[in-house]
Amino acid sequence: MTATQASTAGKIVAAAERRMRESGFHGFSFRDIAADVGIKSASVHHHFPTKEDLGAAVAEAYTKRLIDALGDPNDPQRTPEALIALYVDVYRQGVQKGRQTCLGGMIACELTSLPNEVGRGGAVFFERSLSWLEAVLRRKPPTAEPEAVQAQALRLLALLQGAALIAKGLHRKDAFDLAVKSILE
Amino acid sequence: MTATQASTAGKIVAAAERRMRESGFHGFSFRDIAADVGIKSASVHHHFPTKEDLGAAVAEAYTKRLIDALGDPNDPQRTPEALIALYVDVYRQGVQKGRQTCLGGMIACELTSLPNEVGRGGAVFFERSLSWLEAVLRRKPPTAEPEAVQAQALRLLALLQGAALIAKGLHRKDAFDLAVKSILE
DNA sequence: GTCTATAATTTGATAGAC
DNA sequence: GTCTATCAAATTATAGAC
Repeated sequence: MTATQASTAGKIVAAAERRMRESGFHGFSFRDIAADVGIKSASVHHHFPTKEDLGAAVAEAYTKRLIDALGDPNDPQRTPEALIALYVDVYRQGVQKGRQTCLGGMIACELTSLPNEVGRGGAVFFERSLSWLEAVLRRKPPTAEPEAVQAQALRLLALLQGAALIAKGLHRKDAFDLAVKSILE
Repeated sequence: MTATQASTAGKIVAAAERRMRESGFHGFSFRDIAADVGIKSASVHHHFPTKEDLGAAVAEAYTKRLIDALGDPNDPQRTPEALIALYVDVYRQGVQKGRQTCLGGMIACELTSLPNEVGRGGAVFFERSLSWLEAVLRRKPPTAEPEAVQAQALRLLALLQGAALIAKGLHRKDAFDLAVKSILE
């Protein structure tokens, strides 16, 4: 049950996602979200009773949107290389759009202080992302020394997570491209 | 001016570092730190008047400790490969010791909601880390297609950051080793 | 579904005694 | 340097009118 962007619930989730990715789960309040959307904090609670509910909804919507945007990893119309480039571009957009790092990375960072359902949402995000990457990588012709597909997917995801983090921490968007350019070669 | 571990100020910084790396800057309070050290929150304020002061002190101590532990990147007694392995081990220890990710990554994650001096401390950490890595990589014999040392260092740091994050988010410590094993080959 | 009003708690921070 | 006591503000969350 993912709210559309047009509904109030959808606007709330969108605002909360942006805030979470910029500032972390504890870096925004119900009042912040209410102000973003143009309503009062009590109305936010009407749609998402607790902050745990809101955080879990954000994680679920974020994961679904990513997987939907990526599409079928086995689509014969698209080469594995093109699919990988598409995946890299998702992260690049977050970096370019303004200091938004991956929601999964943010959840992992603050994990110990997060409500259970939010942490679970982050784990699901990583699992789905890795499954998609593994499916794509399985299509590539095996190299001379075939690295386990699982390890390749982990390495790819880790590189993107870290590159986005460094670019944000250093205020250097070009650091992202420098770090990940080897992927596309 | 870095407090020793034995002093109260040192214990406060150590406790704050652990909490920041596990839970984020907004994931702990002065009262939490006071309880960890065995004093009252007013006493914590005596050593670090504001949370910004405390966060900046943690970042500075963390950076200094890492660089000190790594030592001279041009030490002829140690090969570049051994130095890289040492660097990887620093991150592995954080993962193994229990869900502690890199402080620099955590600061980058929450950047927008952090006090200025804390954010600056995170940037300094990344700069110092990259400088050390670049110095080590400059010693390696250039490969056929010489990748820029700067890009190599960024890629290495990003991979470690991301691998630690994924391991924490998935509760899978083995994910870290799988993701970074290619570095050591 | 949104609002006003407010409860209950926590937080960063200060004053002042010892 | 540590304590007790307390403040002012912010936070999550709820009750009830419209």
